[in-house]
Amino acid sequence: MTNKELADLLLPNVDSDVSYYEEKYPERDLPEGAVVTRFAPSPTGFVHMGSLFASFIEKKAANDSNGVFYLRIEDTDQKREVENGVTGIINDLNNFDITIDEGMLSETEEKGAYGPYTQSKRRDIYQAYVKHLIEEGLAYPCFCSPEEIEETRQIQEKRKQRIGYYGRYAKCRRLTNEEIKEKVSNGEPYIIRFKSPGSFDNKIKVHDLVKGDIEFPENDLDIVILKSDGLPTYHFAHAIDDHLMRTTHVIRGDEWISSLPIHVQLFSSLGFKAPKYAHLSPIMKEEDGKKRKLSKRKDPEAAVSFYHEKGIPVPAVKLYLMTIANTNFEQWYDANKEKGLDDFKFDFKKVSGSGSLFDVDKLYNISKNYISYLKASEVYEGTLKWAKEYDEEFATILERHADYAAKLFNIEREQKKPRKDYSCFSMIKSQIWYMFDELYQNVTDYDFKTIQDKDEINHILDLYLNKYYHAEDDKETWFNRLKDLSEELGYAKEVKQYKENPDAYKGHVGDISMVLRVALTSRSMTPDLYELMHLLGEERVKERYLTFIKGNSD
RNA sequence: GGCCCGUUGGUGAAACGGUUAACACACAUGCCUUUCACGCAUGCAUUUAUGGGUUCAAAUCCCGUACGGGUCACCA
Repeated sequence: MTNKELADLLLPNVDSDVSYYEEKYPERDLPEGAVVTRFAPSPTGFVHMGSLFASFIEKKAANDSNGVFYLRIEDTDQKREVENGVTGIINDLNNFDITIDEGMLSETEEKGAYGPYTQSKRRDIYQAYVKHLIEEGLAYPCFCSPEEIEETRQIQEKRKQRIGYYGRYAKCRRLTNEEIKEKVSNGEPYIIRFKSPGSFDNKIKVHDLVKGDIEFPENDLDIVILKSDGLPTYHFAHAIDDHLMRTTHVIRGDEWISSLPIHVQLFSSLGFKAPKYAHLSPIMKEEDGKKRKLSKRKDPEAAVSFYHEKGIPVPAVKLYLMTIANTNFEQWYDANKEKGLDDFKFDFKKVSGSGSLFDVDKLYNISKNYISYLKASEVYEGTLKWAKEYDEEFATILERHADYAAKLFNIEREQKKPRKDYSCFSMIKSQIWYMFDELYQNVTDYDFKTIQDKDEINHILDLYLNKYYHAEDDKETWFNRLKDLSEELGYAKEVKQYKENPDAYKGHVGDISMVLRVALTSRSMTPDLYELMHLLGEERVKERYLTFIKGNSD
């Protein structure tokens, strides 16, 4: 019985003429140096920070070179499948503004000429190549049961030998075609294994774009390529898909690095040109003084939705991702403030080979800087968008006072040194709520600093309202009146004066304006007081002070 | 256990055989300031996990050790 007959026996309904696919999915017509990358997740629900990081780099590398970035769904493990898993992935990607050139657009729709982009729909393709391999004598059926495999594993462990299906442990490799035929006709179940031509004693060198040259023993494992459900394993699907989809750069997590000998062998046995590989180190997290991989289960910040909930602007997250992706980015960005992420050329050589710690502080800092350079209207939009999803009450208020809110956001903004106090949209409410009567009315708690005495506070406010408060004042006059008020009450007009001779005064202007600030807003930290008063308007300022004095008199 | 990879300050990290071991975040102190924030100034690794070796010269090259990570499925 020939290999051809064997192949027909094993896969009777498959056409093994693989040249059909080679022609159907030709070499891409792209400019010189164009990079084709892909994001290839399993549809298990949502995207992990590490995957987002990878997809971000994949897209960047493709864009920089006028190449192609596509989304392929790796759903060959039907046990792990999750309802609407693809939708979840696409949503997360959309939230981060990572758009694809090709691939899956929803659970069922896709675009691009190299599809299908869902592996479960490519069964025929994989089987054609498997059949081809069988004909070539490079693959064979294996009838070993899971129990048998487990048994040899234990034997190998006992003998302190390498574990796996190889060499003399690869029983089914030695079956003759006639023996196979008999087993098949007896209805024995089987899977298909690749017949590895390698030897463990040979050393091979593989170049990785981020890790450099890595030396491995050559693969000699007869790995499974077609499972009993007729779907391929990851390794085989990777070889077929990335070849047929003409991927030039495979960018993935470095948990794959040890499979590299299998992959390069598969590509060469199949007669394919291997893609370039870039293995990314995992993003780490520190816990109890130890580094560990950021975990989807334990770390909320591992879920990509976390940033959406926090209201960290997407460009800020991208900026942060780029600082850990390319170590020279931060300095470049610092020197090229007016340019954007798109102007920066991603470089594989500048990817750190070791896992970087996820630094939330730094992310917030980048976000804070980013927000400080936004226009007031953009801050308004961003906050509103966030609130609509996570805080309806606040959203309603923002919409009701749209103009007012925009003016509020404009305080100390759009100047050479803008205020930097909003690190994310979800925190904004806690910093400005007192400017909205709807929220201010429930205040019970005032955060006074230096002057605590009730009578003194009331006295200051009373005098201010009756003598020094003039709503129409410009900022300079307003502040001068504050100084006069201070003087009248026995406080220093200038902080310097006070510091030079603290015993001569009860305090200084700063203390006085603190009282005015807190009585008006309840908070000791606010944007510029003059601006706030101006925004609130005479009526509300007076009303708030009067109400405060009344409440403070009991 | 086998096989791979990694280890520079609190963090991200630069430096690819010759620098006072950059820069950014964080932290601390001071200045400025009506608060906070901003900004400015200063401080923060006598030394690159560790022990050897090569060299006139090592964070950089080689070997060992320790620690951390990954992987060894009909999961990806």
